[in-house]
Amino acid sequence: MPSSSIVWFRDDLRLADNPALTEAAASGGPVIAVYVHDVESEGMRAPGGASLWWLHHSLTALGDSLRAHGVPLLIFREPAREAVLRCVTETGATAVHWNRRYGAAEIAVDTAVKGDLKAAGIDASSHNASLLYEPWKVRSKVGDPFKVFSPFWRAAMATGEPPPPRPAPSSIKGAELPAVSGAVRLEDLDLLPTKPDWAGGFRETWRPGEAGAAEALDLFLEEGLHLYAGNRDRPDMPATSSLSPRLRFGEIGPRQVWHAAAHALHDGRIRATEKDLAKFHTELGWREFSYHLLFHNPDLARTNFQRRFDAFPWRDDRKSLRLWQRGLTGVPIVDAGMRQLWRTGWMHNRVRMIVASFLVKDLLIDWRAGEEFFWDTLVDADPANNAASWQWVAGSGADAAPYFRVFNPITQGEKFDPDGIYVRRWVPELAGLPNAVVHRPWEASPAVLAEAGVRLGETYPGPMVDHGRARDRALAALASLKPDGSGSRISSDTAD
DNA sequence: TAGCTCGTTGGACAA
DNA sequence: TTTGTCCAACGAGCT
Repeated sequence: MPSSSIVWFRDDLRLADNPALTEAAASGGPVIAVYVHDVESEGMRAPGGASLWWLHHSLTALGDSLRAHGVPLLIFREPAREAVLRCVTETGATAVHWNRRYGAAEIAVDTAVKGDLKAAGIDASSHNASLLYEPWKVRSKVGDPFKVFSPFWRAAMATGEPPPPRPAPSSIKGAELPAVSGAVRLEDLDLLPTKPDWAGGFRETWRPGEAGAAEALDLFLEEGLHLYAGNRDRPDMPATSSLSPRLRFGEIGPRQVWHAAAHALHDGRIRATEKDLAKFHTELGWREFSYHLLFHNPDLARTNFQRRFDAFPWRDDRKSLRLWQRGLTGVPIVDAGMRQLWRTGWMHNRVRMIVASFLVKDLLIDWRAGEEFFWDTLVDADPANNAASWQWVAGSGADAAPYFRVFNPITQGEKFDPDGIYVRRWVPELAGLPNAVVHRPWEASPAVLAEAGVRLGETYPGPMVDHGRARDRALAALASLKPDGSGSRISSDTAD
């Protein structure tokens, strides 16, 4: 009888299109599933509270799916290197499979584990489950990593269409396991909030797990994709996929999403157009680009991609940061977004740009403070997307917006939430205002305010900054930076 | 090589 | 109310 293989699950909490699992199952021997909650290894960034909530439920779902095959999910809470090695020793497994991660600390751990396993004569093999294109394979003509999205994506696509997903293994053999020392119960990881339990809005909004992800994808393809090209910027419409947390935890993979969307359109099952599909595929491309940037710039979440931003005159203003975090800035679209985030662990992409621009350009608060808050509060907090997107908004990133692009939160609100539906939903104290002033209540007449039951400064705050003046201040601050010198990228400057 | 084009997501202002 | 133009300068990437 073939000996058993370990599948080390990480950001790939699914059975379908999971190459590590497929390979292990194909060996014919029993499969042992392992998850290690490792926040101790050198450089590892602890997940935020919202992510931990999601992780708990996604692991529950994964454990249930595996158990249906007779495969237990062993859980550990310690440095991964120790847990994986002990698992191999105590179970007598002869192979370990996993799917790759792309952060520097994660790569270091995986490399160390692979070295340990090889030294012990154990097969160790890594696979790609979470990206369409490996970051090191996409290069410019002179061999450099790309810094601009469009040529990156052209070059990636020129290597061919993303490979098709593979189905879940039809059978996975379970193993009679001895107790493995150090294994803990999921509850012992303490991933859920208790004092207080702030996750009520999360439970109303989400169903984590592979089945929930498949359901969300189907729903989006049937009801959302046809809106995508035209309305993906509208936070008041169901025009986006909300697959981000599912992709973050690998409950579904980008290959599955890519091909499911293409098939749904080409089978004629849905009423979307090629334009919708292309736009949606391009967004998957942005996810790829973020990982490309992270892989080649490991410190993306901490260090300005353009080092000239190191001299930016950020304001240290805890009080303003707090108002922004709580959704009490007095700017309706900003407050709506921040409250949606707080309540559900998610925010519409367009609104993320608006609130981020407000923090960085209107309040002149360091983008890293925003990145950290998002890291803690987003269920889709992702080491690549979060960091790359904050740097993009701040202007310090790759392919960043020109400095004079400062989002005007009032006109953005009026353009993308024209009927105030989104604002009224998340900022109910403004619900009675007419459309003409719902995005700028400080311009409403006393009579209109009274009619709506709004008392500025009492039931809802006045705007904490005047956007016009804030914009001028931001442009002046940006103008104070010296033009970019050479060697501005993170990776070329951090080899200290 | 040197030159050329382009750069996800905008805003203000003039006509 | 809508549309066109300009807003810096420069680096990326290609030819």
